[in-house]
Amino acid sequence: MRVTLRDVAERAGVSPMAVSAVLNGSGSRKVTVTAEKAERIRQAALDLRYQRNSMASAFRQGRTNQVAVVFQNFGRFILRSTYRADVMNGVMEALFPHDYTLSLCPKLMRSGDAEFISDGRFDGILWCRPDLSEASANTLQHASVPIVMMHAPPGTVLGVPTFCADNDGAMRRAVSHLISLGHERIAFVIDPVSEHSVEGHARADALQGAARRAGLPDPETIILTRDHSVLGRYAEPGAPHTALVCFSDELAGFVLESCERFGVKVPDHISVIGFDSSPLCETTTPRLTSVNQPVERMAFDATSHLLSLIRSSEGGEQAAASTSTLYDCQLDVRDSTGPACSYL
Amino acid sequence: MRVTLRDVAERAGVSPMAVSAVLNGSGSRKVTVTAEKAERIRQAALDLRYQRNSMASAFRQGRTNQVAVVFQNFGRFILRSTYRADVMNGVMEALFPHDYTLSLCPKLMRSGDAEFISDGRFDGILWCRPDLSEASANTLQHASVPIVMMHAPPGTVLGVPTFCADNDGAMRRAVSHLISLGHERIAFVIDPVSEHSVEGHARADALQGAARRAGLPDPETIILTRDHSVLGRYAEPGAPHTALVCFSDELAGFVLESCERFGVKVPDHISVIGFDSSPLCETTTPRLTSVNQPVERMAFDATSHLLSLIRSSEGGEQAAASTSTLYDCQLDVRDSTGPACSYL
DNA sequence: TTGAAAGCGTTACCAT
DNA sequence: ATGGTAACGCTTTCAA
Repeated sequence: MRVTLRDVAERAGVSPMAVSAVLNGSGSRKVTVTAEKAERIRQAALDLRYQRNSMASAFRQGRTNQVAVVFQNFGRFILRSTYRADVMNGVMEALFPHDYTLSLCPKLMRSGDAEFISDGRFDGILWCRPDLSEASANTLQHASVPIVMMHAPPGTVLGVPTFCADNDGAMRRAVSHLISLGHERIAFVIDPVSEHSVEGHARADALQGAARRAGLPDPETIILTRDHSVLGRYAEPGAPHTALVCFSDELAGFVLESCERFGVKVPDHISVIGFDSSPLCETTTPRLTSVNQPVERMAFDATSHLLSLIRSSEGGEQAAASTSTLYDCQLDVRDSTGPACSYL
Repeated sequence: MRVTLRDVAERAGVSPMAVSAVLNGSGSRKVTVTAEKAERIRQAALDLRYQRNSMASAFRQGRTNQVAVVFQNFGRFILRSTYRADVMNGVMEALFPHDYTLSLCPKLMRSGDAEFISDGRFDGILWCRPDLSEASANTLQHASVPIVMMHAPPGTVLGVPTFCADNDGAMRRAVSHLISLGHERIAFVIDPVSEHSVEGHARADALQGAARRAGLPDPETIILTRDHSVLGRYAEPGAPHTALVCFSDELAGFVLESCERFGVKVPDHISVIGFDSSPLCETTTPRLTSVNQPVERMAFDATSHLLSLIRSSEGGEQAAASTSTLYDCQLDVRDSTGPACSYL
């Protein structure tokens, strides 16, 4: 049979509560046992090979010391992109020193509903799903555990702090770089999945805003499906754009590959900019100019903030006004951008 | 206040037990409620916005639907190596379809003791720490939850199934490849950390066995500390070896870098073989010949087996004799191995 | 088929 | 400073 607190208490000749206080850090009050008694208790626990029942404790205290990270695509580390690994590293760095366990929960990853976020298994949630549905936004807003979002513009969900790239600043940098190279007609390229994400819209809007401010025509948005043949036009005179700003490095990588296939020369015919400045940028041909997003630091900050929310919510404090953090994003200029094509 | 089963039961005019059966899948018995009543219950739950308390349930049932993965080095995804991501992918692939949550628990990652493995938070443990101490081996053996190990030769811990590379076969392949290139004097290179791992010893032994069987002299083991100057000798005549078999790709990568620094030409002066055949092999100069270890599949298999152990242990069955699986490892020949240097 | 009641092991509260 | 007691929310047995 399982050895319980009671057994230990009995053997040590003390009350269960004393054992709890000594062995399990004494929940709230200070330790209230003499050193001698504490030693006896510890010895008894050792003799009996006492193992605490964490579930009983978690149940009683309403705390699990677990934080869940919710990614978008079910869950697979994509070797082409370091994004997930970056996030995980930042999260672990924030959690582990405080002995919080990091969990990946399939129920939370699955599409639609965020139905299970408040079922008590997690003390807090780091929400990394930019594909926010109306339904889950609502669930997030009324959740009974602290939540922090990444990759969503401030105010996306009322009361939920966000940690997000400064898309406006990023796009201003991109546009300014392109202008300095003589570009005027720019397009935003996005994949059909990201197109529906909050950040997809945010970046499209940001690029538009930056272009307008610079006196350029409104950038067209190209939703790039499996068929990339639309890129073929950039090899010929009269192409509608001289520069493409892509939603992600991964997408930009595909664009580069397709351009090569269609005989479109980058950056001679068209300039291409990615987003994330991941290691992938160094391996493409040509090397990819990209906006640098400090993913790991964002994840670390977001998680640290989440921990502080957890602590204060346990103190019974009411949540303060939700803060949001924007991250300045530099443009890492590599070889995929160059002077605007002159013969179009 | 929290909405409990009782509240729902009250509103629906039924007993808490009925609600439990309908909403939470009815633990053991079949559903014992009429459709009409079930509907009423569901409606009541919806009205009251009932949220199950997972901790209470887990506590009661002694099941958490969580599996922990324990890595060696505290926890950081190393971008240079895809090992951790590979493991995680295999694990997720096995767990998620069955709705098991994957947890990374710092307390388990920290050095020494495996003190917390049986505290009820996890239904099973995937142990990926080759650095097995006597103490934790003992803890693992007497744990009250199912455990499965990776990267440990069969029988490393009594009763714990292992999923491991077939190091003997791998080394036989490596030696045979080297012999075909005219090599005779081989060394095994390992870092000071892995040197203490079970698999470190296993591979050293395997290489020795393979060399002996082939009639070669016993391979020396070189423990490579921070100072790689020992590699310098391979640029000069009279070097003691013509081929180095390294414990890991990462280590082999460092060896290649140091060789370049010391003017040692690979593979002209010395041949180098790595272990894992990770993407890193394609990016080194020269491209690294390496033993291919199917990490993701190993992790998948190990996790699937763990799940089956969990299921049978919940059925109250006694654990069968522990099975162990060895994985055949091909040698991926790239450019870091060549004919044995003739002028030494 | 349904309901009542008894715990699961721990911690919080309130006496002493 | 210490110990008794109750309660957390659920599931399971047992009786109806």
